[in-house]
Amino acid sequence: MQDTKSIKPTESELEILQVLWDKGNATVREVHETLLTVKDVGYTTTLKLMQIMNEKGLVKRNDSSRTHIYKAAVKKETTQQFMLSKFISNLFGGSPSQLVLQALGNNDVSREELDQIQLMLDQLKKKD
Amino acid sequence: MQDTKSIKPTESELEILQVLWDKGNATVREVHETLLTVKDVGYTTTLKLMQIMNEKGLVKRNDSSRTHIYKAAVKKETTQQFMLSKFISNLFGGSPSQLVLQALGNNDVSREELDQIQLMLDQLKKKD
DNA sequence: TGCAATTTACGATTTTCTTCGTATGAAAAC
DNA sequence: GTTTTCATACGAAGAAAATCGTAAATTGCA
Repeated sequence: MQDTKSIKPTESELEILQVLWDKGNATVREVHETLLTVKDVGYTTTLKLMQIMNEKGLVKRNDSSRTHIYKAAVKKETTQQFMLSKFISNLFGGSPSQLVLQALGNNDVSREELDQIQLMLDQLKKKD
Repeated sequence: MQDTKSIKPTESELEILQVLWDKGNATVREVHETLLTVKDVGYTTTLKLMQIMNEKGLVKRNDSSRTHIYKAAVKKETTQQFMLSKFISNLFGGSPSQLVLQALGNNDVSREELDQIQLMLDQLKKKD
């Protein structure tokens, strides 16, 4: 599970990665069934995408049996971080705090989550 | 400046919107000069993009004089929010707090910014 | 055995995004 | 007045992403 050069996954690829991160291992069929609950797409489309992702190195597959078993080849946290910094520079002029303020201000965050964020904040303040 | 259906701007369109949000009004030439400081692109490419954005309703233009004057037709905050929720569901399984934790944990945030976030956090806790 | 279902491979099409060349006309410079 | 510069319009090519149809192979079962 090493990221070589951090390839930017497309949106469709991200949907597939989400499933794989969640399930660990999965067949094309499984991934496809999961996607169907969210969007309308043909089986071979999912298959093709996963084949391309394999070529790109976004996923790995075990093809020892007829039905291939796929798993993510990039770490969730690494990918999130990678995409996050792109997003911050694309939309928030490179300011992570601006993004945080927006995210907190306009989304539902539970009490538990607020506390969790508070913990993180306390830690950061100490280090300062 | 009303968002009708919130069209998702592409990355290139976002770059142009950034300039327009910053400048308020600008000609194609001005936008293009600004983009040149960041990327290498032809003048007519910028022009074409801005024309397309005009058709899409992302920008408005005043074409009463020969040199058209453009301005953003979508609000910065609205667009940020719109894109942010897409991003959160694409990469953080719909959990804004997960995104916040990642953003705080892996980016440089100054003391002042931390304080600002603390303020926001206090407000949210009160409301709870 | 033989048929139906399942799976992969692969090519082709479609769509979207990006880029740029060229034409045309207006304004400015000479 | 002619030339040069600068602006828009427009079409089209190129690249990237997404979609799907069909063929071929394998498996499982009637």
